[in-house]
Amino acid sequence: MKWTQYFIPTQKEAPADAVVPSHQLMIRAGLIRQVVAGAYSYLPLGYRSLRKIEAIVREEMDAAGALELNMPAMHPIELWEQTGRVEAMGDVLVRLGGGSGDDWRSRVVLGPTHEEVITEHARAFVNSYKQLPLTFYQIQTKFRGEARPKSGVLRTREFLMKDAYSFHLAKEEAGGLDETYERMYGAYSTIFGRCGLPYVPVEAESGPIGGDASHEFMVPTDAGEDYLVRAEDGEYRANLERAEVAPLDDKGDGTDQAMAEVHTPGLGTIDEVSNFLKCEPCRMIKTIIYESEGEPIVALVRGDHAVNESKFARAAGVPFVEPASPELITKLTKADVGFAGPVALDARVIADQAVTVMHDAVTGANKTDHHLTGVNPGRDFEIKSSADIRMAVEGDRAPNGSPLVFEKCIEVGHVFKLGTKYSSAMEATCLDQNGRPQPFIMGCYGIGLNRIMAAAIESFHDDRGICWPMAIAPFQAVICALDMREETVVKVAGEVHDQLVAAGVDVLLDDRDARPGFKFKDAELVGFPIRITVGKRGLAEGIAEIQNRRTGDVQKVAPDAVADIVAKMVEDAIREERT
RNA sequence: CGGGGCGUGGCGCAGUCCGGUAGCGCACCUGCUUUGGGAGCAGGAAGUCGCAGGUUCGAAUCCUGUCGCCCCGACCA
Repeated sequence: MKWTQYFIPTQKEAPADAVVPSHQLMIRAGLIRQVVAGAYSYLPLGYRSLRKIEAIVREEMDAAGALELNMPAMHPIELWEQTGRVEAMGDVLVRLGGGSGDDWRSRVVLGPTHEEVITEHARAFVNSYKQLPLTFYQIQTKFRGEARPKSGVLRTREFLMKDAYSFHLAKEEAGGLDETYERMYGAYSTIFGRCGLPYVPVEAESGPIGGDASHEFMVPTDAGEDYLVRAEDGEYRANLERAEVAPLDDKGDGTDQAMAEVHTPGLGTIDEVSNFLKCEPCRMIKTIIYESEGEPIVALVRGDHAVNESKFARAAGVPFVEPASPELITKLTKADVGFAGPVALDARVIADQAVTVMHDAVTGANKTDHHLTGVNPGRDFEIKSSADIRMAVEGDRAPNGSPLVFEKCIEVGHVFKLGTKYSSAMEATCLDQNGRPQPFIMGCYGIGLNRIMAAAIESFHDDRGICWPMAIAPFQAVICALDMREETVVKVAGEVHDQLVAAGVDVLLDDRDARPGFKFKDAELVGFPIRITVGKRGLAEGIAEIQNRRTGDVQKVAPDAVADIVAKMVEDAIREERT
């Protein structure tokens, strides 16, 4: 392919709107163009890269035994009503709307994910355990009404996703969910590895479904909006929602103060009380009242800690918790919201472990406009139940005692054991060995293809431009033909190009009539992993140059030798980049 | 949805406070020169200043409304 016949609108300057490196570079390198907030066109060069990512995903999913199909973006809203997700998704579910109430548009939504549709298909066609296990996947455009798209293609309203769904009647047994989950986990590792990403699989929060049934694949980068937490010794890692912390030591720093009531008029938040009483938030006990199925459950955490509702619900043994209504809080504490405390509180209370080692603490007094000081857990209120129910923070240690470190990251993939959530709701059943209908046990597995591309750029760029991993670079190599008016340069560059193509290298010949510096800058901006320089000066010595974009290493070789060497470099790079 | 910022050729910006009929750099077109790190000179094309009202002899500029985009936060199967 010749540059003059291709289409690469590079720009010297990035738009002021673009903030993160991948966004700036994707625009500057002519990979994408924004159409509206949260939706981008992929220009030919960008689409080439996306297609390479797609090919890798497809190969590995096929190899893992998943069957490719294609489902529509348009779904009847009835399917979403069956699983109760019209409410659950809220504004994220993109409705076509328009027209009158009985217009077909008001009954159609654009799919943000496809559990409902695929479960309908399984319900329709899969009748016997003998057909199982089954895994379907597709690579398809998703629509989500994100409140705030951001960071270029990292968070958009329309994006390309590989979503897979597996169907089983068994869990641990052969052919069960666990087996497929493991296989998908392996396929994901291979996919992100082949794409050259420094990915980290982490335990993720699985929400109301419970269990250790979810992993996310993260790529560390400042542009990300998630956090991954890992132990310094590398023995433990999880996402922020999931991260467990080791119990804190009892510093024994109490003086066994007497409990006293203080007047704190109108001061209902930790910050307000902390300022008023000149008391560090870490010396306060935060009393947060939740409810589950109408019953109040109270969480106690240190003032500078936050309740992790998933951990809390798990500790409480309930599917999920929600913040209690102000009415319930008032009824329980006999005080306005903001003055709850554990002393003499008649409710089920779970204290975070960190609270159990506090001394002389400040808490709400269960009396409007009053707090208590000198509160000592165990002495002033009984701790019937304690657990790790808070979010990890800097300074915490992993369960094995190793310090936790926090890293910003992008989620590029997620594997999830769904269980029977959707099959039960949609009455999608299958006959087991005993001829009894059982709801499918399902797994789902997603990858954001656009995010792979952006994450690769976030991970691999410098001040000059992108440094693509070989496997997903739009072109593996570029030939900079210096001085297109020189016949020998044109001739040799053309020959090198043809030999590279014959050797199976994906190469672009920069045949523009431009000055050398101009071509080099563009080559570095676009980030071709290998640059071959064919110029009058080199040819006079009988050589062409081969340069590695990442290392900058240069080899000078005879033009005839370029194709073999570069083909080998491409092969080696694809193997070595694999993480 | 709350807070903030910004809309002027493809991109980056000035001009807005103080109203007088739109300018600079990059990119683009033509010609000549130049060719190993984003060339030089000359000529040229391209913007109803986001949109709609209003004030005024006159609006990019003032007023009102509206739309869009970006950032922070809330939210995120």
